[in-house]
Amino acid sequence: MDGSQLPIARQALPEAAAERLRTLIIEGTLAPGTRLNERELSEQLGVSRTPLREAFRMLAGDGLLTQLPNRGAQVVALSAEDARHAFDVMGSLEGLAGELAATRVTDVDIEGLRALQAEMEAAHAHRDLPAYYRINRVIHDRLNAIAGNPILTHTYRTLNTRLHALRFRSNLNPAKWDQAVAEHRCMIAALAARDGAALRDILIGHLRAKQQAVLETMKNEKMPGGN
Amino acid sequence: MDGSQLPIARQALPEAAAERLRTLIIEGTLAPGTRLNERELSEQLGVSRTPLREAFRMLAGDGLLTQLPNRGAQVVALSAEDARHAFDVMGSLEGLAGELAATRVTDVDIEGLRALQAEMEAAHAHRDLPAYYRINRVIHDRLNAIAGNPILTHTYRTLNTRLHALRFRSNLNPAKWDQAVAEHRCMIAALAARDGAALRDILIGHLRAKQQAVLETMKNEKMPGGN
DNA sequence: CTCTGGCATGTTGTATACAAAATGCAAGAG
DNA sequence: CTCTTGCATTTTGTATACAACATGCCAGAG
Repeated sequence: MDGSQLPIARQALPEAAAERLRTLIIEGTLAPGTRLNERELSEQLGVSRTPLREAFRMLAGDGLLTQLPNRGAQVVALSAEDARHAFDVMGSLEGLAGELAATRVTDVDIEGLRALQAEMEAAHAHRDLPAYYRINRVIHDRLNAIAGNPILTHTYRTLNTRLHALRFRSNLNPAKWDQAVAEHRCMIAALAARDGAALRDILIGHLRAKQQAVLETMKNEKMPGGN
Repeated sequence: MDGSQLPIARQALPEAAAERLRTLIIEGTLAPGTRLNERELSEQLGVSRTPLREAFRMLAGDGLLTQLPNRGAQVVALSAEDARHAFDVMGSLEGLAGELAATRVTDVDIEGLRALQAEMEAAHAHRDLPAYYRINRVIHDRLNAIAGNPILTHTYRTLNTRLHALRFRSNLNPAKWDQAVAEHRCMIAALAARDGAALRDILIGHLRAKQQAVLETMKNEKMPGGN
């Protein structure tokens, strides 16, 4: 008897609500700074206030909401400073993931990553940004999986979700894009050579580049007079 | 008019309950694996189930509880594997803290750390383990503060709390203790020299030593027949 | 005209009642 | 004797009612 996969996917309401809200926040439907009215939201989501409040607590723990006593929940508005800090931590975590992965990676893993790299290069060649981001995410998740440290993965994921709320996608200048793809090639080479230190440095540099790109985008979004 | 410091310290019930539970878990009053009965606990804490459940969600987010649908909350029991993983991540984070701190530290900061180091050496000389741990914690917190990255500090604190639930204190063999104190001396030297890379390496080594000590302790706690 | 004080309204915080699910036990069939 | 199946009890999940607090408006005094 192997029913291991099906607890019938039953998901508690608070978790379902949290997931839905997470999506709304990341996609920007709920803009940063928005104050969340419990009664209103609970009606929209079709749940009562009790599970919704539990969802708030979860999202607050993830850093997506802030809760002020007697004044409810509010979608966080990450400042450029916050983004800078988050990227610094992300870099450190990815660096560790790389080091660990280099000690555990199998030839099969590397084959899989090479295939993904090829997909990424194709997306790059076609200037298909959404596909690029999607594959990029898969590769980094894969790296984390190879590292085999669940706590690292969880910490990484949480921070990554927070950064996604910045919605910095859809802005990436060609030079940086080329550079990023090249870095990915180096990553896989370092991994194939089981050179953890090199991989670590590449990943930290990779994150630092992303950080700079995002910070520039954020600066540009604040400055211009347009709408 | 400067009332900036006093919102009269009003703390919501869920937060108060979470803090209390956190303490109970870290101190071991609520042992790992314990299942938490909502009704019972709510009576003991003098709050109703609603804020208690919100507290559960917060602690679950911190990784101190696990929540199973329709089966309530349970104090997490960290395995040796989990502890190893957590220490790996902690090391990476402390390393980053060191690197950042080296670029921002002031002479005044260093003076303060030297004073703490003196206190630590005194505690070490008197074989005062509780004092040693207390000062140790202050020093590491101070380092994080100097690093000036709130996200890093928050991530670090959360992980640290989780590890504290292991209650590995009160076990530390003399040789490792001597070594740890010596490493602290090196830390401050590297910081004074603004040598971020060196400080990083020292901190990662420092954490790795702690990791090994804890893993040994955990192994010994499982093996012996005593009790 | 401006500022202060009080009130009305709306929103969050908490408790409790009710519904649904899980657990343990016991009785009966094999 | 063992295993299954149904029921009673316990526990969690959700909704809702009530209380406490915050916010905005209006009136009246200065």
